[in-house]
Amino acid sequence: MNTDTPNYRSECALSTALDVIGDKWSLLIVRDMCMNKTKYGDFQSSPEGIPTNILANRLRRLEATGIVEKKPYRLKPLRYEYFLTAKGANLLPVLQQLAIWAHKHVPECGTPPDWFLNAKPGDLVKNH
Amino acid sequence: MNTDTPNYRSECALSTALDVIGDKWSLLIVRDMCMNKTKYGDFQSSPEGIPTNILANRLRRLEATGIVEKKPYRLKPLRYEYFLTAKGANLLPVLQQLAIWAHKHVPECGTPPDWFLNAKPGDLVKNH
DNA sequence: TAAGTAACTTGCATAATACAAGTGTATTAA
DNA sequence: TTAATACACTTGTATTATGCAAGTTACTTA
Repeated sequence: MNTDTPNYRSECALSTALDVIGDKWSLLIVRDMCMNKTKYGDFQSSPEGIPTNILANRLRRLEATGIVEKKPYRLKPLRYEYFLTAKGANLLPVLQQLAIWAHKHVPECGTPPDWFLNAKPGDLVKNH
Repeated sequence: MNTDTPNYRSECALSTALDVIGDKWSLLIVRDMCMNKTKYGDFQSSPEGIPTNILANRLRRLEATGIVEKKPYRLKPLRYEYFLTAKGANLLPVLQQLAIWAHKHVPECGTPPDWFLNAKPGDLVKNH
């Protein structure tokens, strides 16, 4: 009994957040979805060059944690599009603060677009 | 020539932020410093149980990236305390949004304290 | 003098990530 | 009517990161 316990490092909310999305790639996939990218190939073609096995793994994980959901867009062969859930869309403030911080403090990095900084989680959820 | 290029994955500010602090432990050390923990042993005794070699490595890295600075608190033997710089203190909004997100969306996790959610980066910088 | 404390380092095992190549199912081009 | 291309993956293996236990150095306290 009690299979499948997530087993977070501590009860600290920050620590738990990092256990869920605190890896090198997850938030970049979420970012791509904020830009209305939906398909495997869209994520793959982002400039960071995520390895394909990692991408497949992260999409599964994000779906399993309820951050993302998939819907078929073609049946033969079966292919899915991926969308942010409300839970996933609520990561937007995290992304924004990270981008603001880097833009302010890491000289080599680019300027986040205004639409991104002004967006709100509600703008991202596909209600359908 | 051109040694020591940081070599970020892309020019995206978010991606760069993750390159700098996007690992399992760095932000937890920053969190501890927000709580006025300053010494190696303080960080070690946090509930997540960071391995000592990782802790030593992350403190070096955080110092190298200007997020943290160290000051000797004893000379024989030489020992340091670690403090957030302005750059490090400005990570507070990131920590807050991560904690808010997890508290809202991950049922098993604890409630972030009010002092933490209401804090501002300026509160954290030790002006010597 | 012996034991303890604090801040590490070192060595080795395990896990995560990266890279290259291959697979299955279809559509389009020659 | 093959042949090439696309898409969304999987598999295998190398490399890197993380985790754990133990050891080291320089003191302090009993």
